[in-house]
Amino acid sequence: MGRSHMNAMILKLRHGAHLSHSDEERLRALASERRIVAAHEDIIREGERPENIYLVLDGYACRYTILDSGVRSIMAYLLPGDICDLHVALLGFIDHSIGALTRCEVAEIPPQAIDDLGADHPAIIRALWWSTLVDEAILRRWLVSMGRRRADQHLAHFFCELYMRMDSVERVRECSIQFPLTQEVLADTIGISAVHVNRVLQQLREMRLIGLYGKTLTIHDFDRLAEFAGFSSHYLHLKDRMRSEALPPKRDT
Amino acid sequence: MGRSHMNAMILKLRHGAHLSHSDEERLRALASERRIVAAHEDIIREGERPENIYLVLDGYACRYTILDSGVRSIMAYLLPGDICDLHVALLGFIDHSIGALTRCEVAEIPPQAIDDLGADHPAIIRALWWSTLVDEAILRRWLVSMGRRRADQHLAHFFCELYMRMDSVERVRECSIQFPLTQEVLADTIGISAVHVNRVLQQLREMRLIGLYGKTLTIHDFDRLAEFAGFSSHYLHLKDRMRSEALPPKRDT
DNA sequence: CGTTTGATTGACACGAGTCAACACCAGTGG
DNA sequence: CCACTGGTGTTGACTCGTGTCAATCAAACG
Repeated sequence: MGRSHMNAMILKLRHGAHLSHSDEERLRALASERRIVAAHEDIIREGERPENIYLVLDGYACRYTILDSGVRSIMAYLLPGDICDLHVALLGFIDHSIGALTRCEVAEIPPQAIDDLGADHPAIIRALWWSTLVDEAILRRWLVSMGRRRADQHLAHFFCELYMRMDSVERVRECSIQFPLTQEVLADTIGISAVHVNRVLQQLREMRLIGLYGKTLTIHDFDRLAEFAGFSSHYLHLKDRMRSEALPPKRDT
Repeated sequence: MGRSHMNAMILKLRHGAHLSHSDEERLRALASERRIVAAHEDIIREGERPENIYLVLDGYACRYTILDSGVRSIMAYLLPGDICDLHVALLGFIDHSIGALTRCEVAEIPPQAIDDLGADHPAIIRALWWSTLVDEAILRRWLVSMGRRRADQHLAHFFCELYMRMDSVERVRECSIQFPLTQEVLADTIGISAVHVNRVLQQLREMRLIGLYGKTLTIHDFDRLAEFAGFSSHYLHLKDRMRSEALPPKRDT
């Protein structure tokens, strides 16, 4: 992972605003202070007041909490290109933890560096706000899925979203994405038990809606999966339609 | 309702920043263009690109969607003092509807008026961002409740949050708030069936955790309810502890 | 190689949905 | 003034999705 990828943040923010060459240069510079976070390690812990803003360049991270009962609840995925808490400064402390689900490469950005962007790079600022709003929209969809979809549809919906988000930062190859997460992690993200995740995954595989073997998730017919899940991508506010590579192969009927 | 209340937005934003007299004057001016929305009417419909920013001054409104299956999912409550979509402009269209659950008094604010605040009233800008971040935190808590709490705890948690938010804009009187909503509305906010809402409400009443008769919700012992729900108010990022009037009467033990 | 972590399976329990009937209003109109 | 109405709240019986527990299997790893 993370070898010759283009800076994912730039790929992502292109969906939110038109970025000039100078904008992109500046973004590249922002992500210069890099660090590796081991899997299962926290990036920010609940109650802290983080000094810096974190940007995920590679790997999977998530927002989560542990309830009194001891169960974990995952509230969001941070994928390559995603930024954590652009403006925690306003709230003083953070009300949940951010942890690395896999080994992650992250960049630390001093808040001042963001403020300094304001004058010369308004497009970047707009793109950053755009991404915040999209995060909120995703949160709302998750809430809907959690409340009103059966486990199988919910999981399918999650896979659709993940696939599209990964596609938007060019992490889809041959209808597949790297997905080195355990079923227990999936359980905590869709709010069901790990055992039931297992059952539902088998069902989705049997229906040929997904392939999930080893550490790679494959979606051969995205439209069918989306249909099953009741997924519509409009809430992601992505600029382009799906990249052709991510689409199922054409049949010459 | 809505007779001699202080402008709820000002009460709310005081939690997010210190507002000068001049700031408050300016806020009062913002809410001058008022309108009544009838119960069950939409304020903004999914897919639209709203011209103005809406501010709820009185009544209950909500964000919601209708799924393909026909069920409604309520994703947020807009209480007096709450603002809808400060920055939809960035996204182009809105991916859910906003509707009045009861008769509402709303103010329409042209986006330009917000931009103009930037120069002279930085505290207002900060307070507005604060409120956006709190909205997001609330969304995350809802997600956790939806995924990991039983219906009874979930409902109790919702009541705790509602009570505190209403208290923060001085809408609590004698441990009670106005709550003229049907059990079906509750069902769509908690993500369960209306029949089950009924059963759970009876249980909560029997445990003397809440009183809900007619159109008023009473919480005599907030701490007990919070304990039952696993509620902690930190995520609301409110400035003060609960107002004394909202607390249960002191016993001289 | 044993040890460990994660995936899979089956039996059973329980929370919550569904459907249908009924009770209880607040309006409404005759 | 009363009968009708439609919306809401309440109840019971039954079904179904998911949770829980425990055993087993498979793969990863030092």
